[in-house]
Amino acid sequence: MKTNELLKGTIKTILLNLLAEQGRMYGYEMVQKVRQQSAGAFELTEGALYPALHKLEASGLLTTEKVHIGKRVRKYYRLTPAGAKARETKVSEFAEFVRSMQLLLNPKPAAG
Amino acid sequence: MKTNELLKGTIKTILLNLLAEQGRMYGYEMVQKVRQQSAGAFELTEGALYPALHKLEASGLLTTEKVHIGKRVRKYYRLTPAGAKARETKVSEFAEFVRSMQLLLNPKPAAG
DNA sequence: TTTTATACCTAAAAATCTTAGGTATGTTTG
DNA sequence: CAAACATACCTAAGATTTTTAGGTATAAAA
Repeated sequence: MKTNELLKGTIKTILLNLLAEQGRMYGYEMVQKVRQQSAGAFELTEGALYPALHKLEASGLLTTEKVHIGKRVRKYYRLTPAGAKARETKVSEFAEFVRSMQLLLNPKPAAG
Repeated sequence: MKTNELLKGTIKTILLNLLAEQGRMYGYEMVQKVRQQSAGAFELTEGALYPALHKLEASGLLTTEKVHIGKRVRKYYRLTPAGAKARETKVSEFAEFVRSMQLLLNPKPAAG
């Protein structure tokens, strides 16, 4: 990812969510989709992307399917049922995280 | 920090912001304040806290002042002018990050 | 034909955090 | 009073994640 260090720990959330929306995607496509949907704010680097995808697959959250396009091979990823569940968890965790951060950054003064 | 990996990269933002609110604080106090203000969601660990404070000090964003309490020494931290500026930057970066994440997690369908 | 785009990948290095300590004083509790 | 807990600082090894910087190969565009 690019721009700032805040993105650490959010890649998997982003990927799981993207796959929940799109059904199936391949890595190169994800790079472009993330750039586009974040209005250019986030730039997935391949060095972060592929290891993350491989870990998600190894954890049983994604399955893959290879598709030949001429002589090239595309590797499509898709959520497993466990992956769909993990996505929900991750997204709520992120929402919870944002709520807590907002408490910290804009604390309510004590009553009285 | 505790609970999830989303906090990576936010510690400095939190610390700078805390000091902007409180004027001056010492490390141990920050641990408790973060726990309290996040309603228990975030637990600053000392192994993350002290190195972060030292880096902020080394970068000229914080100054320190030692205060003797009986035989113990407390090390108070305070923002420098550069630190106050860095806080503003960090907080807007965080807001921007959240906006971009929301675009990604809840994309608007294309017009038409 | 050279460059750019598509499409996959890895490995070394940097950065950050967790875990697991260490040191020492002060206070509470059995 | 002794043991436990709280206050208060700190570091270092290990784990994890990401950046940087490549490598390989096909297809399209300039």
